[in-house]
Amino acid sequence: MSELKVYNSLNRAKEVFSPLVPGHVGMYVCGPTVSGESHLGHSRPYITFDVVYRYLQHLGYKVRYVRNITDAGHFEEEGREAEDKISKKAVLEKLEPMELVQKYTNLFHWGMQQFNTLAPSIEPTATGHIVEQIGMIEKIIADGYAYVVNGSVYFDVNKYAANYDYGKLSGRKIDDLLETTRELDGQEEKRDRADFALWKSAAPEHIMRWQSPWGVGFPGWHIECSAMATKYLGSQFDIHGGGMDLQFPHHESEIAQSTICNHEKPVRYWMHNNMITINGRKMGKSYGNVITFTELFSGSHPILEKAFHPMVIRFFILQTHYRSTLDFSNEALMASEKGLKRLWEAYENLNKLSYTTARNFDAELDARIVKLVNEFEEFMNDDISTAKVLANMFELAPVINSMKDKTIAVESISAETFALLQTQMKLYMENILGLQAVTDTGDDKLQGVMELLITIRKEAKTKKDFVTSDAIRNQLSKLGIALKDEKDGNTTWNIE
RNA sequence: GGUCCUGUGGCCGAGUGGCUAGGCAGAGCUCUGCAAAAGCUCGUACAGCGGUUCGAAUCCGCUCGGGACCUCCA
Repeated sequence: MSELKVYNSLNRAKEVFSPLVPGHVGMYVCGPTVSGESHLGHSRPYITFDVVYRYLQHLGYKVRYVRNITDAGHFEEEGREAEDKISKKAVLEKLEPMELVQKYTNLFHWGMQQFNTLAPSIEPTATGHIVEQIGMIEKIIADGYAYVVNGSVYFDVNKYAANYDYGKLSGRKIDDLLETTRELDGQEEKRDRADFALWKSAAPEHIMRWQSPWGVGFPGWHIECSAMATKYLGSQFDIHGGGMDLQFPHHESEIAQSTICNHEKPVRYWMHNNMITINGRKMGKSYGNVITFTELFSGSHPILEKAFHPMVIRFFILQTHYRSTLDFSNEALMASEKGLKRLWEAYENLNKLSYTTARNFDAELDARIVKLVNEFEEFMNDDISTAKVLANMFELAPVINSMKDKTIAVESISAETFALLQTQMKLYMENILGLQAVTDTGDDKLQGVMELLITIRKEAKTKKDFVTSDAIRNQLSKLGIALKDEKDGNTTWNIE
């Protein structure tokens, strides 16, 4: 049996995963900033790490999965310049900042449910951990790696870089960072351009504000993750995940802060998912190509030709390795939609099959099935290669469908192999990849009506009254209900 | 400008130097009252130019594309 290997961004290599505490895994994933509605881009990390979470649990680990909600600090919001937007909008609309944050948090949770992601073990908020953040900053100042200017606190990157490996995660050299030409807010207060804020003094109109030893202000952009990860996972933990765009400066800063504060390297395995692009471009507000969850599921966005079911998005994402960019297009999504439908139907067919007594044993087929099924684990162990798992499932689909159509006898493989096929397909489809049925089967009343219609149509067909039988099928089709006449004479239906 | 990633058949995408990825679309066939679904068969692709090698999509170099990060960002 192979061991789980994951690609560690810190060392740029696949490494055997071995947790700090045997049997337990601590995993932190950067959560969303809830200053606006979640979008397609957000779906990737949370679905990716949902599968990682599920797989680690499958391997028998007790996982503490921490995913934060960023609800404080320096926000951006649609149609406004970079400022603390939550506050501004809140003032204008006379809303409590927390009211706005709650709204987008709820929408995020709703989206996560649609994608069938498991809830994290702990979902801490930045605003709920101001005390911890202040405490961490105090320790960093005490150690001489931060300085106070006009009520703001900055991290001394140069001093850190002299003693530690700053830039290792993002492959950056401190000298290169000094050449940045951007003008940033508060730049003039910093001793060095590379320094970053731990605490920022708040202007009087700033509503999100907290008392601190340095005056009234709000926490810097990176300290919340360090504080919450430390609190719930300890000064060193196993996995830290997030999007590749967070590698620098966010994660690099996290390492620096935590290292000074806790005197050890915070994270053992850094995992970064790649971006979703649209026409080769990263999705981002500045590109004007953001598709929100609600737009995605309803099809109400100029880029979209139709609505896409959340499961289709999930499947689409899992068809690509998490470290590759994934290019979005209507065509690609429609391909995923069809592929998922076919795969899921094969899976349902498999669940309906039953095994009686072995006969006409087909050793070659048996061996092929065993190989394809056993590779599920091998592929997952190879840096979570969900795309390959799905490819194998697609290879199994024709075999399963042939068993259903009885062109291949279920009993031509061993009872053990059949059981393996059924249990592993269920395990991987539902528990590990977290896929679900796309079509709903309606309620009991609809079931009854459909049975009635199918019976009437069957009688018409028996009488060769194809006008009636086709009328029933065509009318139902217009309503989005598809009828399929199976080889065994039965008719099945599903809602498209 | 700096750092890094990347370029696979109509589209999307796996690819660890030699052995079919897979999906969608397309073509043909089987089944079928018709349809849908399903099954079978089929494209022989790796940006270009060199190099290493018995052998490269896979390693190296150059050229040309594309992208990410360097600023909040999943």
